[in-house]
Amino acid sequence: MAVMIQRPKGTNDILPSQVKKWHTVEKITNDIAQQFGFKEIRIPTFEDTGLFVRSVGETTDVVSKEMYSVTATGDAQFTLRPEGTAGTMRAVIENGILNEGLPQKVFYQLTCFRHEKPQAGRLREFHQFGCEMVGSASPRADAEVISLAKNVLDSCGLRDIVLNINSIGCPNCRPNYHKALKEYFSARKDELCGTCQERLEKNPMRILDCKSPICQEIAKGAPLITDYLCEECSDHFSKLQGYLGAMDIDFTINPKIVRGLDYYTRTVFEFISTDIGAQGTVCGGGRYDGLIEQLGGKATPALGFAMGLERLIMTMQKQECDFIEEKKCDLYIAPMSEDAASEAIAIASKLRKEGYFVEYDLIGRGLKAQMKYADKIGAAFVMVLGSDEIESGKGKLKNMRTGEQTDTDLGEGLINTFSNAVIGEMFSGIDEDIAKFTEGGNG
RNA sequence: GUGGGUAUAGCGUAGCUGGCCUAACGCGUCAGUUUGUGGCACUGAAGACCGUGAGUUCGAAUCUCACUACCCACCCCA
Repeated sequence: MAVMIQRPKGTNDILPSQVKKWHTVEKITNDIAQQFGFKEIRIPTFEDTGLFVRSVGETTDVVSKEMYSVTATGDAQFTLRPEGTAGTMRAVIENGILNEGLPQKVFYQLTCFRHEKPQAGRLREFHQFGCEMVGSASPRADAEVISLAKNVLDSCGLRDIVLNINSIGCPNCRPNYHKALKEYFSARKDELCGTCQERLEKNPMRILDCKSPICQEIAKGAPLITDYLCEECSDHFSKLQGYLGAMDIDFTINPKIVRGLDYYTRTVFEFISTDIGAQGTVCGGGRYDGLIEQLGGKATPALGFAMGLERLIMTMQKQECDFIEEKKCDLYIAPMSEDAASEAIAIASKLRKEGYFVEYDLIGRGLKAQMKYADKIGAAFVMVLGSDEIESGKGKLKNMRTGEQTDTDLGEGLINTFSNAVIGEMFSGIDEDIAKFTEGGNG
């Protein structure tokens, strides 16, 4: 045997047995986004490398060490998208969508690629559902987007997801805060951990986030961003809190929420689960008012979020949420000879044209084995086709739940008999549910 | 990039103070238990050179080392 080639590290095969989970979250995200007036956008898997350098930021981890970049035979440098916002904004600007009236609201479901070391909830190829709103500077837009995300999580049936929000200010006020932080931490620089000493220059806000107990202890006394926000930012933030309150959305203000992508301004937020290990951020996002201008569009405020679908599904599994159920086979046809097989093919194709889910034997199994197979795939009905049936043109439809057999014509009458049987089965299921329900109610 | 853990049939596991292991169990697969009818039960079969390579030993799935893969954590983020 040849040596097996394994899937690349950090990638996943989504197998048939798992795919309904994906359909579930894909449907929910689609439906909720549309309820909020967001329309789907589909963008390329790879972009000009410069797009991410300019938007996400050259010094961020994502750009500086996690990008999958390729040089094509020409001279262009391309990169597999590490996130969805940059490409989406590029598309919005490039296609003149900004001129079609504001706000513009788009959503996407796509894969992202980051060369990281995989662990629980962190893959090299992963799936995101994301929403972006362009053209509103109002804190109402922030509340709207957060509410959308919250709706998705609720619709998935999740509990105990905590919403953290923060404001990281704007280009006017953030430098002051950075300065204050640097001053504070510089005084105790020698006590900080190694990485934090480096952070002091590059990104002092990250020190607040450090897990080292010493750094945490020192960080307790650090100045708070909220004390350094300019009037506009401060006003924006408090209005957002008011709107969230009006929407009945619980949140905690967490000054440690910093975000590692450069484009964020003002509002940042995360929905965090404690059920899936260290990578608990199921959804993260915020405002990026400067990004569109930075990418060459006319200055337009914007904001959005991305949700990690693997993390979402993981949390749903952990909390035993419901998923869409597999569609079951309506009819399995069990032919007992070559002639019967031809007849089975004819019947199957006729019923499939009517929209039914029909299977028949493809590997020449005996009758008993075929019955077992029909049972295994959960077929609602089975029809055995042998010489008797072929000669007489009459068959029997077996209801696999009750075991009842119904006579049926194999010709013209078949579709009628079958559709009646299927409808009958549907109602019997409902009757049972009602019986169970009323029983429960009385007891 | 830095740590820690794990590696036994398709999947999940037991065995791991070395010899009863010619490797066991559950699930799954296939076949049979009146050869035209499933679910339950029973019987049987196929399927693993015990991650790879070396070493210690009379003898290794079991001990040692190296390598590889995967997992988890740091970091970072969805």
